[in-house]
Amino acid sequence: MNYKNSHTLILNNIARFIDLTELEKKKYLSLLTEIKVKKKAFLMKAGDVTKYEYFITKGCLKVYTIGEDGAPHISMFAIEDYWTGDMVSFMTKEPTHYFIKATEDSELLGVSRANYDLLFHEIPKFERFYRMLYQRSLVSYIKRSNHGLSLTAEERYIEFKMKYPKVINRITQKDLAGYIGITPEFMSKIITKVNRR
Amino acid sequence: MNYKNSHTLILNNIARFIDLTELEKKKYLSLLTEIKVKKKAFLMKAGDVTKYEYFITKGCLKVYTIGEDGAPHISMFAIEDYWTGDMVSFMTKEPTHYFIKATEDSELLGVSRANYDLLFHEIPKFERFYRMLYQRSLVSYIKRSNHGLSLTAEERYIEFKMKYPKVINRITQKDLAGYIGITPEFMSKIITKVNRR
DNA sequence: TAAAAGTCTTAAACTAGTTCATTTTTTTTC
DNA sequence: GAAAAAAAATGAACTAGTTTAAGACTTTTA
Repeated sequence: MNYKNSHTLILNNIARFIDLTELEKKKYLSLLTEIKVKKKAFLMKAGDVTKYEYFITKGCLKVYTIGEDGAPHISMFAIEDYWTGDMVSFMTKEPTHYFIKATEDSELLGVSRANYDLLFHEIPKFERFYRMLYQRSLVSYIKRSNHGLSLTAEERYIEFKMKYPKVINRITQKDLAGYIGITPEFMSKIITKVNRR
Repeated sequence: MNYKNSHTLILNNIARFIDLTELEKKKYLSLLTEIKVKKKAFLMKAGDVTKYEYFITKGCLKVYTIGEDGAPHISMFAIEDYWTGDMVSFMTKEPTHYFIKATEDSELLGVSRANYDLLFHEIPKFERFYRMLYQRSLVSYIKRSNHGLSLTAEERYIEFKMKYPKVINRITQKDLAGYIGITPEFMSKIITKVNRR
């Protein structure tokens, strides 16, 4: 079968964990919603109840909360082939605490809550897919949160640079500071220092 | 049916997400291994390849890594009705980076890797159970890591006290410092300060 | 039950990271 | 392509948390 780029991307993503028949692929694709977000536009704002889980097929988005002091804390940058959204709001139907903003013109595929539930019913293999997806995310969160605490900001920066070379030159230094957990001023100092070497 | 305490505890834990028939309960219990650990003994040491995922039926354990500087970083305290272990090592069969040490005489039920795989085959409902368990853990990790960064050590202490009142008086101040991510000395100052109010 | 080992407290000197204010550089927009 | 807006750099004064060291209190073990 011939699929369009975005569909090939998401099917390959799923094929990491489960094999689907042609019929199942078709069925699955029929449950997806195509979404476009212009640069600087919001995919989600704190207070919204999230309608979708998103898979990014093009572009770059930042996922963040606003702390009590008003400072943004960025929890992830998401580019092509990443899943994003707010699982808590999606699951509980409570309003989200997150903002998701496109930092480039972006295209996504969304799975609505109704279709998510339907999916497990129609193609039970997806229980396995999500079990494994969540398992993996959990592992990387655990690693990140353990790691994060014991490293200095400079070490966290160097690590980020190594780990996400594709991401680092698509985001601002200010947003990177929001991710690393420091002020933009200190981020600037660190970068100057590290690059001087 | 009449089950022993530890079995009732784990069955109730599972019943949060899926319903099992009597036959399935029996089958499931037959896949578990009973484990006892004395206070100060290790359930797991960095370098080991983890053989089990654990459910605690009695006692208290601390899960931690040793940072490059030699300082322990505690990632969780686990008491009765908690699941613990190292998912990464369990899944990948790579050596773990974790230490798990009993801080009280403890009793656990273990699911071996072979039985974990068997479980999905014999009782496919367990895909759902683990999907939901991981989903939940993910949510609390995300919350914790977002939250953690934006709060001061004092705020993190107050929060821990509110959230885990059962745990706080079963652990030492030093271990609590290792969890909050500060030195024992500074932990002491904070506690003195907060309790003076 | 005494001694050893570990935990907690206090305090002074220190450091990683913040805050605020100003200037320069880059990006956006009309 | 000029003006406006946003991002980045730099520096000085400040603060949360660390380090080191020493004494008091508790728990463990022989």
